[in-house]
Amino acid sequence: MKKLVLIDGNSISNRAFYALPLLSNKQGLFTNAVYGFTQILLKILEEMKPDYFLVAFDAGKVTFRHSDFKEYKGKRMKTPSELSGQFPMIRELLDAFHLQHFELEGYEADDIIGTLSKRAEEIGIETVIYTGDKDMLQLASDSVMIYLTRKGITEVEPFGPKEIMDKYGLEPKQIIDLKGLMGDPSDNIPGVPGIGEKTALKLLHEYQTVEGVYTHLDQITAKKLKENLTTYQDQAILSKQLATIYRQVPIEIQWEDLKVDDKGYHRDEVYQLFVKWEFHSLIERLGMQKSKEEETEQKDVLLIDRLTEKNKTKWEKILGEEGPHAIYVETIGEQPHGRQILGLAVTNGKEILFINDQQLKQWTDFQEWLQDSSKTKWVFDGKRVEMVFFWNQIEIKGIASDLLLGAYLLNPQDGSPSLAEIAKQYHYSGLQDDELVYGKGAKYAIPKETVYVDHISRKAHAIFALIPTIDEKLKETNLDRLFYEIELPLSRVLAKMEKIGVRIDSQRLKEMGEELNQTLITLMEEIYELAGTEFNINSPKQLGEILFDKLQLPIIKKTKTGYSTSADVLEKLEPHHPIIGLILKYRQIGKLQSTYIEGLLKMVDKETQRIHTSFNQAITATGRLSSTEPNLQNIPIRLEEGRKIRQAFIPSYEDWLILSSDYSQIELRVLAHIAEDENLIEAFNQDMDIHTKTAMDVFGVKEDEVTSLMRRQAKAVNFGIVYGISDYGLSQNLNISRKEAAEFIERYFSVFSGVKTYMKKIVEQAKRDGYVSTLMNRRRYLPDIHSSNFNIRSFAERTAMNTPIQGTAADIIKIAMINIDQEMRRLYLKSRLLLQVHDELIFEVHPDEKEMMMSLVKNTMENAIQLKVPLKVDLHFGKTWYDAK
DNA sequence: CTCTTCACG
DNA sequence: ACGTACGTGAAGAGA
Repeated sequence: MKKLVLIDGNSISNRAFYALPLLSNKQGLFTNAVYGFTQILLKILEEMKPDYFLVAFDAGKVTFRHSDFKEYKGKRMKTPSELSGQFPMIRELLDAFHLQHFELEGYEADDIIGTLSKRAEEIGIETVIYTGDKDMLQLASDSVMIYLTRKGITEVEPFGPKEIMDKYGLEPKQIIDLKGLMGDPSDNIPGVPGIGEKTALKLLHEYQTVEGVYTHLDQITAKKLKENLTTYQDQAILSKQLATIYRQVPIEIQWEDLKVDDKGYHRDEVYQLFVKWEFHSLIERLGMQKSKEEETEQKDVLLIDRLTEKNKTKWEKILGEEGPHAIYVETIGEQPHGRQILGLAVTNGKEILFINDQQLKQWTDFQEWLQDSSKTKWVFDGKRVEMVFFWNQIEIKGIASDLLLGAYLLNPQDGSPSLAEIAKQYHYSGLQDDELVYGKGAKYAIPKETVYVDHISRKAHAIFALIPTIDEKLKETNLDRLFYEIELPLSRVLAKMEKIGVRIDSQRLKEMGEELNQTLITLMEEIYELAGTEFNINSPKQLGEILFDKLQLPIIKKTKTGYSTSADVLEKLEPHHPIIGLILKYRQIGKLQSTYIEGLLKMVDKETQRIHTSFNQAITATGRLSSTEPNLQNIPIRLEEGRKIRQAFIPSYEDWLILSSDYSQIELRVLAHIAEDENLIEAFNQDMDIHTKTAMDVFGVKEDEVTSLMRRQAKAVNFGIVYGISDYGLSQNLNISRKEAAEFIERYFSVFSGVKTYMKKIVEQAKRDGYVSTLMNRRRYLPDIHSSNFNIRSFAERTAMNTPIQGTAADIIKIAMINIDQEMRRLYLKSRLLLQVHDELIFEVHPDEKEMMMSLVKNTMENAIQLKVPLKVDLHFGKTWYDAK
């Protein structure tokens, strides 16, 4: 006997959706229902081995049942968007499996299934129905079995007439009567009030059907029950009708169409989908590997040439060809500014050429090709390539695409991914992790030549293969302009800044270091004296023991490993013991000494006598830059002692000046623009002091009545707003109660109602789309926004509020940097951009160009983008970075 | 290698 | 009730 399997698509998808946590792939696409559905599907195919197969879906919002009863399914919750978005994916899945799915306007899945199972019955085909809906039990017969989902997703319970009789004492047909009496709240079928499953079963065991119950109404003794049955007779009849599955749906479908392909599913199509949805465990379960085409493709390309006199001409010809070439340069070591070249590979996608360091330096034609901007190059981390070549007196031009930057824009959450990670994510196989090839940290070593030649060549090929994919995805997500017009040109500006570096007055740093050392020794002695013992002040563990065990000071806060000794805790302890002040001072000076004096001195380049930081353009989730080895974006400024470090940052030449230009309140201005808050816009249009203005509005006072405390608190509220406000965070910051903090926020929102609306809107948007964006379309995915964990979800909500603000500010200064660089080149200025510190640019300026730079920098920064409020830039010149204030 | 602390915007 | 402000990088301690 042939076997037909029918699946209630909506019911099973719903089941899977609610049984599994809200999984999503890296693109923020929700996949849990699809995943669960796939699991059930695989199980069915494996265990049932059906000859015919179909998944039925509900179609349209109105079915014939609505003409009988317009409230039908009225109270049912709207399908959440996280689920509805997965229905097309499930259809895609079925298509890939070459399995039929069907829906018909005006009918529900039940009716389609009812109709097909009836037809199957008539021609002697055995049917199995999968659903979570008990109503379907009415279809059971000698040749129709219903499999009801139970707990979990793949666990089912089979029901035939016998099982239904055992469980309910009813014939399958009577299920309809059962529903008629008890109703079904989920479908908004009313039934008879006061009758639940127990009573309904009792009545049906006695009188068989709804009609039977009414014929024998006089025999019912329970007064209330009889009364209800009488009052709601019409409703009971109607409910029975609604619960009846219609088995005459006009379906024009041939059995032939429902046949399960004996050749099985199309492995490649299924594999592609699983990869896209990141169903790694399923890929493994099905023992799927890449398709044959993919494998052969990758074998074909591994034609690696080593440069020889013989093939030089051939390669000169290949390099002269139209079209892009991918190049990859490997340096020895792990520093971002590695200088020693291990080797280089270049490819046109078909053949690969490996060149060693010596060959690179001797092959002048190749160097000319590198310099030729009309010869387009594809790279991974172009800034690094440019830097490596720079240290080796080689120039590169014509970088047309950068895999690192593209992958970063597609998924900034991942932070600077390695080439191997990107390859893996976008399904290019055959590239090993650098760590496996070279080792990491202390284990770093150069492997045999054949090994690294192969590895470097594969990297070049991976770049060539992946850039078209990335490029397409950038276009799909509207990130292409951000990529080509901002990130790619910016990487060249950053390279220039890194090459120049900053001149350091090492002598000055050393002097300061000696002074600090003296202070540290004195402090240390005094601390030991007061503690009555010597210990390592730098160890939070030992310090905690001294303060809280030995000296019995009150414990303010604990960390997971012990007592907290952080500055905010120590500040609260200061009145309790004189040792606290000394420890705070010791910490402060110690930080300056280790991180800033010693740390910076170590980073002064022996060759150039300057510090060349490395800007990471592909690490932050918001679009900001970061700076490493050393970090020049966190040089002290808040406390005078630390600020003096900046005296060691000097211009390259005598008489030159340092220029610091910073955006005033850029984040709040961005907020005013995107929130379209009238009050905030007005305040900036009138160029008011924004914290004072906030204090006036929040405390309801006149300008001259704003005290310094009020302004300080208002400032903290403004910060809180930008970070994604929470009463708890604000209370911590201001050292006030949560209730007071909540009141501040409430008052703020009542005056800046546009901001309030924005905050609400952006969180909703994040929930709907799975991501938030900046003005320049920069995206950040926030899968945690759906977390059932309060903390994780709240974090994502604050991130949703903060990212468009911080990210747009980052977009703006990036545009300003590109434009300033362009202007300075146009005017052949000698002055140079040195550093970027998020809302501030640092230049060194030739004395003759002081006036010119003043207007150029100010104008370009202020006009980088047009907002609903003006952008404002403050400029400061000085002989050192310290003096530019 | 993780944790804590602290420097910046 | 839940207990974090947003985004980074570096140093030192202690496993």
